[in-house]
Amino acid sequence: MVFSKTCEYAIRAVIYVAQKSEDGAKVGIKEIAAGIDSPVHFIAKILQDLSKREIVQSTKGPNGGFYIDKDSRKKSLADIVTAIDGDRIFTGCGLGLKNCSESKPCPLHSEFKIIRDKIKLTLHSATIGDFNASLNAGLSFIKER
Amino acid sequence: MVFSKTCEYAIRAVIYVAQKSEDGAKVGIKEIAAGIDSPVHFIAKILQDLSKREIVQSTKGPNGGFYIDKDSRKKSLADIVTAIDGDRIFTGCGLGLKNCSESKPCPLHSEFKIIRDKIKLTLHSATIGDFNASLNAGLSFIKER
DNA sequence: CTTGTAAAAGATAAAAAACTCTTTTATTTA
DNA sequence: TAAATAAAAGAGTTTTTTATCTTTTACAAG
Ligand code: FES
Ligand code: FES
Repeated sequence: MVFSKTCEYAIRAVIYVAQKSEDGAKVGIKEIAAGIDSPVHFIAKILQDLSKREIVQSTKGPNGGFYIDKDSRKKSLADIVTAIDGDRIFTGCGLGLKNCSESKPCPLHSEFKIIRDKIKLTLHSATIGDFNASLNAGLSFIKER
Repeated sequence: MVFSKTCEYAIRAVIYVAQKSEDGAKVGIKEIAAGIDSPVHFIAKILQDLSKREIVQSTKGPNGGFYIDKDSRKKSLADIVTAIDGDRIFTGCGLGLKNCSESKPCPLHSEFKIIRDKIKLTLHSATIGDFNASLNAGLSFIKER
């Protein structure tokens, strides 16, 4: 839960590309799919989308591939989530009411707001480039095997 | 996100029935659907399921309907969520890795664990019967209009 | 300027989730 | 015990999400 499958792949792919293109290299779609353990064509679609939204960059043809430029590295994980899943996770009601509000709160509102705000903070604080070191050092992973 | 639509309906329905059957009354499926603003047949299916799992009780025939007995009122919202969505929200990886673990954590693991634990605590602490007073007093709501 | 490469775009398919409809079973009451 | 009522059960449809396949476009190098 929390994120759609599409969004989970998206975050993992972006983090992967950020790490692999840190030195300016470009990363091919097959390598990305293998690197994050996702369906090739599916992650291709997702990256196409993120490319249009300028969260990742790409070039076609020989030596082409995906990469992430200096500016995009500063973007937050929240930008990825918003691009893929919209802002429901940041603003929506935990019990599915159409409008979350203080004036007509659901029974879980006050508790849920704390959770939602923590998610918001976490995703807004973390930038795309933040994970390279930890991945390089083998302290965290974005695929199973 | 966080919960499936089915689960959102389930929680709202259970809270609604708990409130309406506090005095021992039984609540019909149409009233429930109207009370939480959900599709009648859909919530019927959900309650059937929760009934088999003994989270709600029901009787057929005239004067029949759904209600929640004293024991079930003590159950937690986590019991509802587990029954409908399983335990992924409590144990799964935020980035969709098949196994969330300390030994092979995803880059968001430590942050995500805080969020997950807060969700866990919130849902385990709140019992089904906890919201009657607030609903009765008009301080919280489980439908929009 | 042709050939090979790699992403973009578009179309399609499979699976899961959300929702609906019909029939059956249990229960009450007249 | 027959009729009415209301949930249970089962089957079916629609929509959304996830995933795949094919064709086109862009680019680089020989
Ligand atoms: S109204 Fe439900 S979370 Fe705010
Ligand atoms: S491994 Fe991702 S949350 Fe634990």
